[in-house]
Amino acid sequence: MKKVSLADISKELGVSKTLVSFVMNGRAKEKRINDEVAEKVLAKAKELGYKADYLARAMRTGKSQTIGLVMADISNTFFSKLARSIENEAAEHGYNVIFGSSDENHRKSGKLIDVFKDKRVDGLIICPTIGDITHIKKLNKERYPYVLVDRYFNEVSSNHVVVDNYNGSFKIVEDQIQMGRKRIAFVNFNVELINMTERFNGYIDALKSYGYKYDSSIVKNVSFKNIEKETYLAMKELMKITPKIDTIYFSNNRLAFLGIKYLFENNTINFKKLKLASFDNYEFMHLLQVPIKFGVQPIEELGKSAVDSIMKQINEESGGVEHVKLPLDISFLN
Amino acid sequence: MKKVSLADISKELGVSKTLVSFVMNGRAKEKRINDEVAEKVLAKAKELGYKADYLARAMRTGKSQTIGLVMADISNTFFSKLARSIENEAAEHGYNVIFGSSDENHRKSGKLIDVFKDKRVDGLIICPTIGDITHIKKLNKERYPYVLVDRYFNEVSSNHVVVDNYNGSFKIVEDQIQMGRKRIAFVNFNVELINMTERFNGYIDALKSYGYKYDSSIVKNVSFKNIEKETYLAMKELMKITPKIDTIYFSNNRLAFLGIKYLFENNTINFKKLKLASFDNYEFMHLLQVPIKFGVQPIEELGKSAVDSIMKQINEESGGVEHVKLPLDISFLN
DNA sequence: CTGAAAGCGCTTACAG
DNA sequence: CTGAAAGCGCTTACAG
Repeated sequence: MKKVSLADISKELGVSKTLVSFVMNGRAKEKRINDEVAEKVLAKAKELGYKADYLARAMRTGKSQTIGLVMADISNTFFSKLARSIENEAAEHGYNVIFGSSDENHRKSGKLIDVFKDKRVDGLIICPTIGDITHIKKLNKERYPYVLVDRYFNEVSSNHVVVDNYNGSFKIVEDQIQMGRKRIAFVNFNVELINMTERFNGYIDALKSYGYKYDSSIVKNVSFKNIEKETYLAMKELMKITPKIDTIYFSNNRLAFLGIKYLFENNTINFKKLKLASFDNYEFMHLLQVPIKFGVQPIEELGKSAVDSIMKQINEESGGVEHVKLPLDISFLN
Repeated sequence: MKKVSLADISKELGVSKTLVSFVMNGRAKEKRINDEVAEKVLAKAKELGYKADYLARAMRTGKSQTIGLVMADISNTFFSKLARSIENEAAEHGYNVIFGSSDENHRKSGKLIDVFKDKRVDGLIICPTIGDITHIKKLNKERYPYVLVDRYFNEVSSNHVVVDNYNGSFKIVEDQIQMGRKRIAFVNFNVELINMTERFNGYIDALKSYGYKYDSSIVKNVSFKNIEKETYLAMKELMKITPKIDTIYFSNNRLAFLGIKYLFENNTINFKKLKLASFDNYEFMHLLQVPIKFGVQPIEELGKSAVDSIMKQINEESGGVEHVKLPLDISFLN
């Protein structure tokens, strides 16, 4: 079962490779090739089980029909769902996805970007981390098709698709305030990622607009690297001043998981007095015996929009820089 | 910033492309190329920022340095963790991973396999589903490098890396029996996948070896497609005969999640009387206010072994068909 | 030790 | 309407 090439067909039929190539690429009409000839070619191709060699075509055209996906960590539920959505949407366009995880390390993401470019992906979907700004600038300069997802940088222009973190966070805090909470603690990451800072800004502004003062002693920031240890520490400190707070608001589901785990393991907490909220959700929240309010990120839309944006760029239908901001689903607040 | 090719270097240096190619591929010694010449080539390559064109090389050598990963659903926590492990291990070998989800549909997996082969992946890692046996046979015939992971088929020879489902399941049930449980219900998938049937066999044999009779009325099988609805139904039926059972054993974490969700939503359950067990774990289990025993699948090892197996095949160091069976971690039973 | 040349399988500008 | 030929950027068998 040897590979069938264009040459095989052209030889058997006594026509040129050019003609066969045109027919196989559906350009028979455009090139005004005789219908009978075209049909003969198609029939022979089918008979021999011809399939264009992907690598040869990719090499010639420079198109690989593959998208490179750079994310923080595919094993994280948010990203794996995002990856799935991207995979589905890419498939709709006849594209495949090659992926890699950066672990929030810009050296890794830089390397992934380089490798994927080497492999000639037609476009990149990147969930950038701190320090990736250099790589983004480079992509801009090279006019390499890419779109950022979940995060972007104020300092550099980029196509990006994100969630409306500011307003989502604002509404969650507002909801808590409207339910009568007066002291809302906030557990966030200590990083300069725009999605996290926006959630913080939403938190602050919601407080302000209801006349509450921002109290830095009930805001805790933990690092990515030591997330487990530091979240525990943050919770411990918050528990010490527990009469001062009536709500804990987590800026993402991972922090919520760890924070709540801490509370359960040290179960002297009265959940009638201490309420919980989280920016986004996670399956476990549906299992808690304790009420929690949360937003739901439009992950599927996020992935779909990102692919659509990259496709527009690849097909050169893009009308300049594109920013998409999707609303947080806050139906679980009511 | 045009692309630099072998020809550019050879022209500038007045040597042949052959020589440059040999040097760049580290074959200078082997080809006994003059040290000075080799160094000059390397220096010039560095100066010009030369990088071998991936597609041209892949086309010529037939090697793409890419692995195709076909799994059921990347958004599922088990698979996303597996994907991460595979990604890491592949990177160690200088390989990238292109992935796709089959949704337990053999038409989809067949298509993914074809597309990935088209893209000339050097090997496939497949989590096969029912009906994939045809595709496996074809791969065998073509001698295409692949390894099955998590599941395999008794009917066809294959390289595969799986968990010891039988013994893991046996031990979990044994543990329950030793803790005095007498009526252990089992919630499983209604499919012919070997991992699921082995878990069932372990369940039955554990019962038998302790002198208990198998009672089909307390074994429930649900489908992949309607998992949510059917698990709820199964739980409902089990709850009706609740005095007849003192334990519910779920054959995987997804079923456990849904089953426990049902129990919580209908919270008339006395968890002093009804105990819970699951074949594998999920983060939420660490948050339950109710005790549950579970095994832990060696996901990382699973991915690592799968990549190692495929690498051996690619590098033709494979000594025939390879079967790996990894033990379930049952430390959470004690 | 080194080079000229063929070839992988396509696509496409050019010619008629 | 159709074809001969060049070329994408490599690798490698062959020759000297």
